[in-house]
Amino acid sequence: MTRDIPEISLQRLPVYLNYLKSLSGEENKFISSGAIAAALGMGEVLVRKDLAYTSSAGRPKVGYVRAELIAALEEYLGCNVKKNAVLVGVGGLGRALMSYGGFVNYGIEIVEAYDSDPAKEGMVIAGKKVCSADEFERGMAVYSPRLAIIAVPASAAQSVCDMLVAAGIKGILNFAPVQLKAPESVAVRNIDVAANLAIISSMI
Amino acid sequence: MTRDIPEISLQRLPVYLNYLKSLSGEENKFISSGAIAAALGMGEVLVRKDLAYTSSAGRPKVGYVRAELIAALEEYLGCNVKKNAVLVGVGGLGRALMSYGGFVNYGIEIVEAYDSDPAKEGMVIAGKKVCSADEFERGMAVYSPRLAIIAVPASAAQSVCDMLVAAGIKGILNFAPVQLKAPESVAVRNIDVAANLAIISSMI
DNA sequence: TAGATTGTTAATCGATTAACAATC
DNA sequence: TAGATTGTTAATCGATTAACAATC
Repeated sequence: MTRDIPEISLQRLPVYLNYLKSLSGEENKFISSGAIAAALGMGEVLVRKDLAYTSSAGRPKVGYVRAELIAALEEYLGCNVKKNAVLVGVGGLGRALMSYGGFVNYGIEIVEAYDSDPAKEGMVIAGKKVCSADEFERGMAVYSPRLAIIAVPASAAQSVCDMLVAAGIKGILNFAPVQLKAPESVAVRNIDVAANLAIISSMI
Repeated sequence: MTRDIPEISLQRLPVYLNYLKSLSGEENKFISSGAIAAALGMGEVLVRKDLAYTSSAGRPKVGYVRAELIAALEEYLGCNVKKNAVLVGVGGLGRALMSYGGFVNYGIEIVEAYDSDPAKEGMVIAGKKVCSADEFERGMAVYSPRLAIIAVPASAAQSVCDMLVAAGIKGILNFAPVQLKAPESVAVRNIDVAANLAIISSMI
């Protein structure tokens, strides 16, 4: 992939997609950028610019065909291509992610999970196996995942990251409150839940 | 609160804080903006600008006193002020959040949780009660929370949001993949886990 | 003193918004 | 046709970076 879209626009595409999918099909065959913008609290030109990246075209006077727009967003985001992901760290958050149904909307499936705690080895959560860390190479060979989720404590995150990168993982979603060092060729995004709540608290 | 800091700078403060706390105390009495910038992969002027918002001053030639900087960041982010938060939606993610230890670093505690499923009523998770939704008003009266976390399915998120806002909640962290409508006076941040992973997948 | 580092002012860069021609 | 809406070009706005004086 690697396309010519600003990351900040890319981040908004799932927001449009969620909104469009939430509309009932019958009454909303067409939708204008102005309507989307109003619903999401943003500027309408920005909406059109963002949507233009999906190369789905609107029609003057009419707007966009909602179904086409959804299809174009899903195509652009790769929702129709099945992608395997692995999870490292089967604590409370890891377990929740293994059971989470939202990934399927984007064609992503967590296929296997790893944890250093022997007590967790052999567990099956939401139909997925929890394996010991030294089974990771085998999992890579079987599933060829390009995506990984890190849900281990902060102290272990960097070494897990190094392992993932060495094994050929290309994208990492990191829940540990640590800035991971990884090569440029590996995409890393961080979600720091506690920091997010603290930021909200600082704003009010 | 409501201070004169761009939200994008505010978002970076926890990153600095995490990094500074991760350094061992003995060897790192002082740290320069250049060292912080190099470690986090950003520009050093940006680091100085961001840190200036905390009104902690560095010293030419020396840098910042690490302990002072940590204290200033914690002060600015309100980590030393205890804040109650409530959680709505005790599914897998909700449970994980109730057990999550990271909030305490920011002075935040989830004091009680609510779920519409009667089967969950009365459960105690990580020492916190799970209550039925109609006990929410009592919880507000007892704990006076200003923060709330929404971890319910997308279909229920807006009505939960309305309830929270009506009850006086001022900040909401929303995990449902829905753009919530709330008054300007209420700060809302969204975390869409699946979308984050999809974005990574689109980048690689 | 000399040199490293801060804090600030000016320049640049990128993202958003405004204006408007094209068009269905 | 008239009017609503798109898509694009130009203007604005805000954030980042570069330059540099202050200073310990």
